[in-house]
Amino acid sequence: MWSLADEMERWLKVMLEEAEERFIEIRRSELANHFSCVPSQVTYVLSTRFVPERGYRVISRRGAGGFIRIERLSEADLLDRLAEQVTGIVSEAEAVEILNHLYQAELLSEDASRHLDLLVSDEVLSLPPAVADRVRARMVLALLANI
Amino acid sequence: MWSLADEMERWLKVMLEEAEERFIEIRRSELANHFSCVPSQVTYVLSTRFVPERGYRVISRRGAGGFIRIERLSEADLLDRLAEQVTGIVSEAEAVEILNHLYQAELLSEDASRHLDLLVSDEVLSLPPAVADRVRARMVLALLANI
DNA sequence: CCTGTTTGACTATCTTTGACCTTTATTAAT
DNA sequence: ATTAATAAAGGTCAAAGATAGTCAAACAGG
Repeated sequence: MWSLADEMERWLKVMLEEAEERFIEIRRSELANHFSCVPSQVTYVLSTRFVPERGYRVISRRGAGGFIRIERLSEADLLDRLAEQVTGIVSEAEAVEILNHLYQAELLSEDASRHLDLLVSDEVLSLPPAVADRVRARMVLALLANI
Repeated sequence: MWSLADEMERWLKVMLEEAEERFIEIRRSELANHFSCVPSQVTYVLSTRFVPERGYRVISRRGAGGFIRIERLSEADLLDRLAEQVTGIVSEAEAVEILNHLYQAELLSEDASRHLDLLVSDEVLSLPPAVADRVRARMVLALLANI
């Protein structure tokens, strides 16, 4: 039921969990070999799953002795980055984007983010636009502080 | 006389009953094959029978490793009873009480209920009391419909 | 005749693969 | 010591493959 990409993602996340550091270093070709796939498959997994939106950063070096380092961003980093986006007013679209980031980064459960999506919607708030945007800003900031 | 769509609906519901989780995952083409019909027939059944109004949610993914997940939503009785309590206005205290009920009934995670508590608070909403009460009523009703 | 069902051609999305490219370290030649 | 070749990584991109979605026409039961 799961794709190779999914399995590789899970494997890498387990490695990260077990690592003492907040990062792991791999060899692209070795990993590809371990999963019996082409090396570019590793690149694909990294570029779709281990992106900043999901709370990861990847750096690499080519050439002999090359490597790929996958780093899990700290919760504080993520929250800070998101909080910076929040000004005094937040549109529904912005709020949804922030909630989605929190979900992708596993700082919110799927259920929670689905419920929160709803509560920040224009439809549920049913307030004059300018008011809604300010209420949403308070909601999002309160949430970020509450995680 | 039972249509193919009816049979497929019954079959899926049995699968859901028997599943340990609250959801099942299928392959559209496999199911179509099992019922000797075209894949889009599955889509038809899902979009007519497994909709939120009937207590189901469907999510899917395309591509290799693609799947369709059919999830049964929570029992509606408690939600209905709670929804009856909700009039056009809901105080902060009432909202918190309802959220607590949902948490006790395990229909909300601890995280979710904590976040929601915050977002329905007078402090975060910062609206004139009468307005806040009406906004909260919409929030709570939307939430009850979303669980 | 109406309504809901069934089908299939076409579309959208996600994954897998492979040929070709770039960067870095090491070794060989002068 | 410098430079040139070679080897050893990782990167890019587009094509092929694998699913699922859409929509409208044909069909069937009441």
